[in-house]
Amino acid sequence: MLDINLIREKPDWVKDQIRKLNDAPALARVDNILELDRQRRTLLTEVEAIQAARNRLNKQVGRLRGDKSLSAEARAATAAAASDALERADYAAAVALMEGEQAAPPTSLSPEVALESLMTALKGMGDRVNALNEQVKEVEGRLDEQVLWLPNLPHDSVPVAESEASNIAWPPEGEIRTFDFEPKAHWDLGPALDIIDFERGVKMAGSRAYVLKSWGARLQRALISLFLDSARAKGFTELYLPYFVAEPMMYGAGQFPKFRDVVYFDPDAEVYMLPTAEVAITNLHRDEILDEAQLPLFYVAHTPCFRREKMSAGRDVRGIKRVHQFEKVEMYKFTTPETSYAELESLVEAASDICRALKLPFRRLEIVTGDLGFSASKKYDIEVWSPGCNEWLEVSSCSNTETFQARRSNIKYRPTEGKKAQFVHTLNGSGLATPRVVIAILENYQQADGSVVIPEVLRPYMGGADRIPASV
RNA sequence: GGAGAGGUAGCGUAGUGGCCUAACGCGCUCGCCUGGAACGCGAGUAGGGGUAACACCCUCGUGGGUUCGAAUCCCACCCUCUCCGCCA
Repeated sequence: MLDINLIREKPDWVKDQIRKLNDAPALARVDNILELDRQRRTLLTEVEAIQAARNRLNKQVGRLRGDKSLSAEARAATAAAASDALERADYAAAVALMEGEQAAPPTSLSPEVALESLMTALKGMGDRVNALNEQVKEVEGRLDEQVLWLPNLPHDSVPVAESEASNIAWPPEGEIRTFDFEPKAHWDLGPALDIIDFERGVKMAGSRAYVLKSWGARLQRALISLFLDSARAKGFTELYLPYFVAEPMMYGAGQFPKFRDVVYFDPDAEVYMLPTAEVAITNLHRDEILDEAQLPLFYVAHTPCFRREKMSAGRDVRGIKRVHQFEKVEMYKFTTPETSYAELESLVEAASDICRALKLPFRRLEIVTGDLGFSASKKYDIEVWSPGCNEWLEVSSCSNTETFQARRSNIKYRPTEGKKAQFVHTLNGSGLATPRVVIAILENYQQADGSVVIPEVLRPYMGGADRIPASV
C-alpha cells in the first residue's frame, strides 16, 4: 500500500513512477484517490468540529441539571438560549452559554420545557454526527479500495522498460551439459521411470493434477529438506505455518484485491488456501511494533502452494511446470529501511547457492519496471536450465517490497534512538520451488540408459542412493 | 459441539451511566541524589487521524443498538481460559 500522504504531496511524481510500470488502470486511479482524499478531509473537519462541541455540551448537561447554586430561572434561560443557538447550528454560542462564558437572556419557558427543548436539540446534533460519520465511512471505504489497487513503486535502480522481454539476464552459472543423445522432457522421463503419474492425478483432481510416486516423491521430499537446511544454516528460523488464512492476510500480503482469481477459497470456513507461504509469513508480525534490536528477522517455511492458474489457462499445460498445487520453501526477511537492499542481494545469493549445491545451470534475471508485479519495488528471478523442455525455468523470485506489505499488515519497528515507530521493510524469496527443481534434476541428470543420477548433495537425504533406476 | 469465566495501554490489574481527558503496580526512559552504583525522590512512558504547528477527533476484543452522554446497559459475532463431549 502506498502512503496516502505521499500521493497527496507528490501526485505528479507518483504518477511518473506508475507510468514506468506500464499500468494504465492504476495510473487512472490516482486522480480519483486525490479527490476522495479531499472529500474525506473536508468531511472530517466538519464532523470533528461538531463532535468537539457536542463533547463539551454533554459535559455541561449534568451540571445544568444538578447544580444547586443555579436558580430555576437561570437554568431555564441557559437551556433555552443554548437550544436556540443549536437550532441555528451556532455551536460556539451554545458552548459559551452552557459553559457560562456568556450570559443567557431571561426566558418565559419553564425549566422543564427549556431543558426538554435542549435535549431535543442535542439529540439532533447527535443525529447529525452519525449522518456525517456514515458519509466519512463511505468515502473512506471507496478511498481504501482505490489505494489497495495501486501497485508498489519501483526502486530507482530498477531498469525502466515496458515488458518482460527486456528483463536483463545475467551470465549463466554452472555448466550447461551437452548430450550425446536426445535429452527427454520430464513429461516423458517421469512416466518412463514410473515416478510421475499424470493420468491418475487428473482422474482424482482434474486438469494439472499429478502424482509423484516412489523416487519422484522421495526426490521432492529430499529437496525440501535440503532447502530448509540450507536456509537454516544461513540464519533463517524455520516455521511450520497454517496452510490457510483469513481474508485480511490476503490483503496484507498484497494478494487481494487484485489476485482474488488465483486463490482457492473455503466459503464455509471463510478461509483462503495459501498461494505462497509469503502470505502467512508477512502476517506473522501483523499489528506489531518490533524493536530495532530484533531486526533483521529471517524466517523460512515449507508449505504447499495452491493456485487456480485461471489467468494462465492453456499455458504450459504439459508436465508439472505450471500446476494447481506445488511445494515451495520460502525465505522471508523483516528489516530496517537502511539494510533492505543489501538483504535483497544476500537473499538472491541464498537462492543461487542452492542451485550451485545441486550443480544445476542457472542464471539471475533482473526484472524491469514493466514486469515488476504488484508488490515489489525491486525483483530478481532465478532460472534453471531445463534441457528437455529447452527453456529456462523460474525456480525463485526474490523481492524487496519495502514498506508495501508492512503498511498493509501494519508492521512497524521502534528505532533504538527514541524516534517514532515506523514501517519495516519486508523481503521474500523462494528457496526454492519444486516441482520445477524436480524437472531440472530429471532433465539435467538423465543418462543414455534412461536412469537419472542423483545430485551428490541430495544423496544423504535419499538413503545414500546415487541413481534413480531406469526400469521398475 | 455444550456449560462457565474472561478480553482495559509493553505486562499485571481497578473501574457497574457524567468527577474516565481511563487510575494503580511492575517494567522501561530521563533527571535528582552518589566517588560510582543500589535504595529513595521527581518526571515521562499506547496507537491512529488531523494541522504549517497547535487545537481537536477516534480507539477499553469487533460490529450494531439504547442515551443528551457508554469501558460501564442491551444484541450479535470473534478470540482466550477451565470443565464436558467427539477426535488424528
